[in-house]
Amino acid sequence: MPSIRDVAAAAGVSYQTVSRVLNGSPKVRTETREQVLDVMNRMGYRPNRAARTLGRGRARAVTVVTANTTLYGYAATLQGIEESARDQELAVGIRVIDSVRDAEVRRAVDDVSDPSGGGVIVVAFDAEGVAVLRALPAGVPAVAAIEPDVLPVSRTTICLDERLAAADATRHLLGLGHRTVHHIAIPSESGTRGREAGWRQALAGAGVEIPEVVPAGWDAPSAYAAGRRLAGDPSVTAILCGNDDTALAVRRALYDAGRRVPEDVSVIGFDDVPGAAYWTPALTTVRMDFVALGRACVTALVGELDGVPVRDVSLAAPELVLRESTAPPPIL
Amino acid sequence: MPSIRDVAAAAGVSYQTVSRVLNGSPKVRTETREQVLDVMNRMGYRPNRAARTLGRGRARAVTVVTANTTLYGYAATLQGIEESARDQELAVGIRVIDSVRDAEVRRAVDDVSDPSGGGVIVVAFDAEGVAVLRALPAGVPAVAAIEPDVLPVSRTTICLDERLAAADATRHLLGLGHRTVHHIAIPSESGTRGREAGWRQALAGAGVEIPEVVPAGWDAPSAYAAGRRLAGDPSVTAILCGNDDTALAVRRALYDAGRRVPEDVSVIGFDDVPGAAYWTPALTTVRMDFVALGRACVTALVGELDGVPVRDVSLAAPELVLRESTAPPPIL
DNA sequence: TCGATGGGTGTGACCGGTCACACTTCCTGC
DNA sequence: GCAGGAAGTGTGACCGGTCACACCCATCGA
Repeated sequence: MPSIRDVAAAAGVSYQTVSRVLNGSPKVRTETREQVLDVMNRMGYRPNRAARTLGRGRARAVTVVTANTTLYGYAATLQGIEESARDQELAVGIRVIDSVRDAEVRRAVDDVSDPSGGGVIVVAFDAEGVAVLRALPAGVPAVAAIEPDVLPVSRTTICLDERLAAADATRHLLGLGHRTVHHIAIPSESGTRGREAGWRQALAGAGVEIPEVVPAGWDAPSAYAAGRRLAGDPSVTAILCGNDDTALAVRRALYDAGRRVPEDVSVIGFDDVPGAAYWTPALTTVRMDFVALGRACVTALVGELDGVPVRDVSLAAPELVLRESTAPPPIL
Repeated sequence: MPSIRDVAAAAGVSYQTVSRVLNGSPKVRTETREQVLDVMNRMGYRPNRAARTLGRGRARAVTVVTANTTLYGYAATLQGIEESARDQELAVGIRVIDSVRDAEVRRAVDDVSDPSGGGVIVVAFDAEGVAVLRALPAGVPAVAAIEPDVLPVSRTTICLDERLAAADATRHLLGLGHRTVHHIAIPSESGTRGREAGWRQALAGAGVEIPEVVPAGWDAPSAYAAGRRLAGDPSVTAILCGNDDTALAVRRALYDAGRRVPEDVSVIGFDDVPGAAYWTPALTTVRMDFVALGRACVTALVGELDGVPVRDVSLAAPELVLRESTAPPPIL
């Protein structure tokens, strides 16, 4: 593998000049530049990123720490990060952390706090992410995508504030005539995830009974089980689901219990996954712009790396999207 | 930031001894090792990955080149790669290539063919991936996840052979009494993607008319449009969809056209996305183990890097999963 | 007693870039 | 005529590890 020294020798210039060409420095005569570029091509020269990073002291890179890469919210956030990082010519790495066990968290933190490793974006939608965020040494440049209301950390954090939308969704159901709204929750760091907080607040504001939250996991079977539980109670006529995947399984559970959506029971989801508009019935849900969240994280991180911390990144608030899965409750 | 030299000085040993401790060399007295480890902790020492990579000449890392990170097949493959890479202590990077334009392909290839960059896994389910695979210099260690039947490249390639399952699915519909089976295709490199090939072959084998393939994109609207087109033709009673996302939109299109699934039209998908079992009706589909595919890619790549090329990675064949979206055609 | 063996440790060069700085040449202005 | 600057280029040290090798000292068998 040829190095800049080899290229320099072959082109009859110094290695520093080759380095300048590599970095697009304006202080190289056009003629010289072309000469060097030509030799590079001929020799099949490829710059060595590790050497460049070592010399510079910092990599142009971002590592994403996340508990998951396939669930919609995580995947879409990652997509936003990747797109934005690519625009800024940052390399992107991924480190999945799928346990809150201390040893696992420590290993993830070690992997990621490389002094030459660029910046870190922690997707802290869950306990794993928050644990990593807490354990990350102060010297590591990092920003975090979090849920609203997570205990403050001394870092730049960005969130999609879904509380208002959750409250809107709840009020929408109440406005349709439902006596109350039930909630099936997905796993969360804070007991009072933003979604749940908005729901609770809207019910309280309407002076309506607040039913017990039904917990579910990320998996369809647990969401289905939660749905069956509520489906068995004839007084339940409206369900706010923790996310769209949950809503899918819940809708099936209702179907299996002989309850129609939306005629007998109204269902609202969260996220607006691609395809939610094509369900039968099309799903009323809260649109979350995770891609924008991801992009904002990169913007903030770049600020962090350049020593110009970007506080207060404002993101458009998530909005309720009305479709077909909600209706007035059945007349008794 | 302390370096091994600083640690060595503080511990009263040579930097080489520190390096040995770092690499778990057995040729260090236990006492010395603990002493060094202790100093490292106290000083907050963090190894510099770039320096290590430069010294060694190669990184313990894998970069995934893919056209997408959120669509199910891609995301699940990525998940498999990540899990396996983590097991093997390889860092994982991502480079998305979302255009077949020559300049874009070249940039992706440049980004990825770092002489110190470890290995590359190309997810070549589509034209973008295949273009990168073709443009990758021979010196870069790489393996590819591909569709069956893609023109051979001189590299290790791994695929999920879906042709048999596609043929099974088609024959299943024929066996139910359908006169023929229509196919809505997703974007593909080869005009005859594995799925389409299996379908075509089964129809030919049964001596049945082979309808024209209806093309669709990755997006729901285009799949919906394709579905509407077929829904308008009363002679179509069975549709094999390019993937489950397509099937979702097609099912909706049929619904909007007043055609029931499966009573009027049978629908089969591809992939078995999480949740397909919870649709109403639950989707009959072909289960694709993309996670295993991803893991196999890492195994093969590690072989490649160690100079022990792993040929012939065998993966369990995808299987048809019967659920509720297929039935005999309506009696005319 | 000596040489061979091997565990434990240190030295110098090197990986392939970058940085800071020095140098040359040519142009400009007084 | 010469100071002063700018454009273009080269030199040496350095980033933080690794590698190959030399070295020391204890133990052991002949």
